[in-house]
Amino acid sequence: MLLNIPVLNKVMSVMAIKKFDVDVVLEQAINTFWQYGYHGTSMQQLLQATGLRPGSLYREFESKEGLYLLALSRYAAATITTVNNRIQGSSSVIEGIKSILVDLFEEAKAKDYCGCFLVKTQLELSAHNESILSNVSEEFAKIEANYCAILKTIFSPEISLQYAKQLMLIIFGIRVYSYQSEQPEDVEDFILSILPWLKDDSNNNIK
Amino acid sequence: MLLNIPVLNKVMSVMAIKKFDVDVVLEQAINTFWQYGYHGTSMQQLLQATGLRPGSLYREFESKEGLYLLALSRYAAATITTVNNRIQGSSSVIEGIKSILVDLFEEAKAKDYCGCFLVKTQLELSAHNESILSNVSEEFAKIEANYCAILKTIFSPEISLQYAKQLMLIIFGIRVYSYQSEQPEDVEDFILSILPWLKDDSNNNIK
DNA sequence: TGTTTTTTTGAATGAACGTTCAAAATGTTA
DNA sequence: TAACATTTTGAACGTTCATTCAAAAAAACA
Repeated sequence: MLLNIPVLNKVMSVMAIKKFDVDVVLEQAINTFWQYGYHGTSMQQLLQATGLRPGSLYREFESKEGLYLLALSRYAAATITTVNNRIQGSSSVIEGIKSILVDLFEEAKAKDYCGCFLVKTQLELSAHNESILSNVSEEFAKIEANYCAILKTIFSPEISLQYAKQLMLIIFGIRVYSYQSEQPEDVEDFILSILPWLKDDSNNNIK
Repeated sequence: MLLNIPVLNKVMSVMAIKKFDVDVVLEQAINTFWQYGYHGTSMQQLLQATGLRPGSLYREFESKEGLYLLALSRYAAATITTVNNRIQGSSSVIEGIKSILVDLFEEAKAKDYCGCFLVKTQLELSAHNESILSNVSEEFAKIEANYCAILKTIFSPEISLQYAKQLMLIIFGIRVYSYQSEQPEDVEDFILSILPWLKDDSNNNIK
């Protein structure tokens, strides 16, 4: 007789039990791929980072590409969650967005800074891997749509579409520019000069 | 008796003569690396792209990395030349910069679009290759300094520094954002809304 | 305890990687 | 033509790559 016991969103198998936690392994895979890229990461590195043996890793994720795809979508989901939490934790939408952008500059000061996993994937695999790429495009669309939805709470739909595009481009810009050592003296001033609509926090109800 | 005959910036060797043109080979190497990245390009691909045999390629460039470094600096030099030509061929500095930015969006419509070689290198090798990376940083600094010098012809030194930083960030942004299919409807409007100082072309002599 | 099912193990696989180098070819000079 | 310097050739090198799979171990039930 078979028993499927759902525990914590997972279905325990009847016989032997996995020794490793898929979530933890994915986190470790994200960090490795994020830092070294797809082609720059060897299975050896992944085995070391996750502590798994080849057989276990392949049984669970099928291939290097399979593991990468799962890691990528996990990362993208976390990105959107982070954005929304930040907005909700701020005094206003404008303040939230401003703090997200300032944080991007701050992040870059860490010595193990490695930019945005999605951007890196887009650039590295644009000529290589059709299936991974379409995922990246989808995720970017989701992120832009999410910003657009946030902006719609204080701007008109047309303005929100426009500002969301601007935001995406500026975020990409920060993600790459941040590799350079020389950052703007006053990061907030710098952001406000490029996105002037972030200034008028007084009248949030433009809509 | 030895004869060194300088021809077209090169010193012909006395005995046997190279069958290949180093400039042409570098161009081909740039295109391959640019498209597929450092780790994503195999020596096999490079041999095919250049038509060289392993021995010849290694005698000339020492290693894959050596070839990459030369290709990279060649690309960076061409970038600056292109910018300066565009500025000189325009009716004003402002018009020149505007057309450079518009062109970046246009370029992206090509189906073999592969962004900026320098940006791709920066992102792919940030955790791998110290020596290549320092070269990239240098080249970016040169490009920013070049924009700054151009801006100084119409703006104050402080403003020029500030605007050059903005320009670099926006260019990075365009380079990445362009991979996405949905581009702004009116590209020029989009650019002007982010860099409002590109509007006032009437009074170029703000300085 | 014995049976059954799943998971882990890790040595082994063939392919692809970047690189080397002795030998052949090339072209100039004497 | 003979001697010489340089370049080209391409088979071969050792390493690392992603992946496989038969055997062992683990866990739950009968």
